[in-house]
Amino acid sequence: MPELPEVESVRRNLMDSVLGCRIESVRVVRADYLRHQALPVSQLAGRKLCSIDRHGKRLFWYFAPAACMTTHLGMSGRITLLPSSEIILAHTHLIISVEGSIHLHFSDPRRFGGIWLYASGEDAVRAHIHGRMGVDALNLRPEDLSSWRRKKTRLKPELLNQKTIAGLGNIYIDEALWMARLHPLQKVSRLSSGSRAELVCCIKRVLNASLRHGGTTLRDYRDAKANRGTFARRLAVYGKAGKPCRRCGEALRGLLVMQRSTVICPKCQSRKNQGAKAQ
DNA sequence: TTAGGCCTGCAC
DNA sequence: GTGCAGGCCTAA
Repeated sequence: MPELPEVESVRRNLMDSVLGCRIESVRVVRADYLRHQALPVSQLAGRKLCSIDRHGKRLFWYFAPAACMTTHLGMSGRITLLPSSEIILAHTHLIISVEGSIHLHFSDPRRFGGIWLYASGEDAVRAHIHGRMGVDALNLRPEDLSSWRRKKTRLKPELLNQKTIAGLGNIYIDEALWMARLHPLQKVSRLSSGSRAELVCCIKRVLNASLRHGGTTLRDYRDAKANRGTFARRLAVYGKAGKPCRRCGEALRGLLVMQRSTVICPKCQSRKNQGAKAQ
């Protein structure tokens, strides 16, 4: 399930491999994976890939002459660099061939992801960022959370909301909350400014640590060069209900928050502990 | 604010 | 065979 570090790892692979390349052809295998085509995807042929930006979990591919493609990997999406367009992996929906015999295979078994096409970068940003996505989690500052003083929401639902912070998902939220010793059902309004600053720090620490290890591969995730991320073995709580907390030894506990599996240390993250200084 | 739907592979 | 995993959008 690609979250910010996984999407950023893919972006870096792509920047290494295809930046500045001209698109030679586009092959659509499953048309319904193209969620929006203000510009027909076939018209990418002949354009040059100028840059790839990321905001949250979404990539923005900018072309010249002007065109913009945005991609979201959903839960099981992959972008794989392959030397051929002939070998089609299972659940491949689109193949973009670029000069130098490089072929980008977009696959996604569960099809929660998608591809969107726009005539300009401004159109893509208007459709996907303005009013829809908050600050990118790697650029988060404590002042971005100052409105929490007046909000009635709880911590984990608020962190899952991409309008608040873009890029976080179930894994890194559980990890950051554990690191900050905060309970996922804590009301956000009850956090002190010190706790908010600490949380911001923990979120960025977790994301940057994962990025250094190429992200987290639980089962599906691979980067564009088909490498697994190795951060899974460093996770403190996600998927570890019943195991001892590595900080205090207490058994980690699983709970359900907004229909999402959630793991906490009942001792470190007791709600009475709110605002306690993190490790 | 919360539940349901989308979709598939895999564990049980 | 059943149920679960989950990002994100829509609808109640």
